[in-house]
Amino acid sequence: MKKNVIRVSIYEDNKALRESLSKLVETLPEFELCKAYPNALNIKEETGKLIPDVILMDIGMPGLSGIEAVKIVKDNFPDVKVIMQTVFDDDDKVFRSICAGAVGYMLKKSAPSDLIDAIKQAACGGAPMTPSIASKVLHLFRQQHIPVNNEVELSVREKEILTSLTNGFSYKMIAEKCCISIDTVRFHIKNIYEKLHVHSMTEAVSKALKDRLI
Amino acid sequence: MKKNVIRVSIYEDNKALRESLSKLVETLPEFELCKAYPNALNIKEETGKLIPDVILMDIGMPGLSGIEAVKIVKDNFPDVKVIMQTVFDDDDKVFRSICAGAVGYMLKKSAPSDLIDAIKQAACGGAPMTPSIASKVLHLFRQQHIPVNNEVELSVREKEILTSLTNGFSYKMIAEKCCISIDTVRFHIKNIYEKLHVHSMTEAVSKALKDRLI
DNA sequence: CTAATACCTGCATAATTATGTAGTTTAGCC
DNA sequence: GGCTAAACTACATAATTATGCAGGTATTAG
Repeated sequence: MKKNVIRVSIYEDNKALRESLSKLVETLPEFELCKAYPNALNIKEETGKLIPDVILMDIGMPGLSGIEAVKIVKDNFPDVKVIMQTVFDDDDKVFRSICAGAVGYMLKKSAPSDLIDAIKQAACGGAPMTPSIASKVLHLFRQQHIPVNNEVELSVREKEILTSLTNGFSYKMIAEKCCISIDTVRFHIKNIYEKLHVHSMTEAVSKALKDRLI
Repeated sequence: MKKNVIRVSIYEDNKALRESLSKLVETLPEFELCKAYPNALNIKEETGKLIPDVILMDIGMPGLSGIEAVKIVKDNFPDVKVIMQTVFDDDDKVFRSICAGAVGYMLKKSAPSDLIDAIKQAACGGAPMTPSIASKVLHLFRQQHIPVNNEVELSVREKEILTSLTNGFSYKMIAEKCCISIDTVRFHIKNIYEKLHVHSMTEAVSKALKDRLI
């Protein structure tokens, strides 16, 4: 990781908290405070001007919510890491934040040292998050990587056609897309069916998706 | 989180490292060392007897690899958290570890304080992992939660039938499964097509999966 | 009570798909 | 050079699917 200082912006409507966060960031040599704002109404311009490495974002601000703000930041400055700050460990909000593009989130009651860690983690690509979110994310991750059926060997063309099938294409459309005759499409699909032990397009699609053949 | 001590087992074939890890765990009042083993050949019995909260597992051990060992632990004691320890930041191995059931992993060169943090995190349901893994997992997570098409309102029966289609069922099979006539299946599918603006089973399946309608 | 909704059934026809058989071309391998 | 795998083309038939039309029942909201 680069040994530069980490540039931090803060969005927090509570004045006392905003100032104490600012102080925390300013005090440490490894951080540099870009600026602290009480709302995110102009976040696009503000971020564009100062380009922080990390933004600390209160999830509930008047005007523009933290979640909406994250989306704006991610759409315009995908490299800027955003850490959400919440009072409550609200799974739903955190989920939505992460989906909007936040890389992590911290409870406001967290110790300053935890917050510092989180900022550092975020800056170098990590994902500081709460245990309950982490376990949900991990669980989902595992589901996505369940056993893959590798016994089936499809040729390049067959994979191409199977992919088209899963995208909802008909024989005719596949023939056009691949510049081959419809009879050839039939031929390949026949072979695919044999290899997958199925007898219809939907079965093939289902199996392809389940076994991650494509 | 429970204020009990965290019971830790260690699997590590390198004697020096095993002993220094043991010492680290023993020294701290918040941890209790169950036992340290040089290999995982009898991990099922060993884990069953002592039931640790967290296992520190070397990823590369002679006899039974750490990844295989994780699987055994997870299959038999799903509540035991396993943290993998690796020398290299090998994405593939870590991915496989996580899929096997590990909740996190640490580089062996990590500072003791980081390891302690990781054990604590793991014990309370967290997922201590490396930034590169974290970001991959997060990315995947977002993909799974991309915008859902909520404009389409399917009735209960229609959803049921659409689900059957995505599982590769034919009209006939759906009719049997739902105990309705094949003409009724036709009727419902016609309506589904109208709502989804499609004209074939595969298109419907494709759209259903893409828009997470089911 | 009436309208609306979801669910159900039947019939008919055109289009598409499933499956078999049969042969050609092309690129890489021993 | 001959062999093999992958890709391609063609024709034929049975089965399934797509779509339209017509109408029945049951539950619910106004």
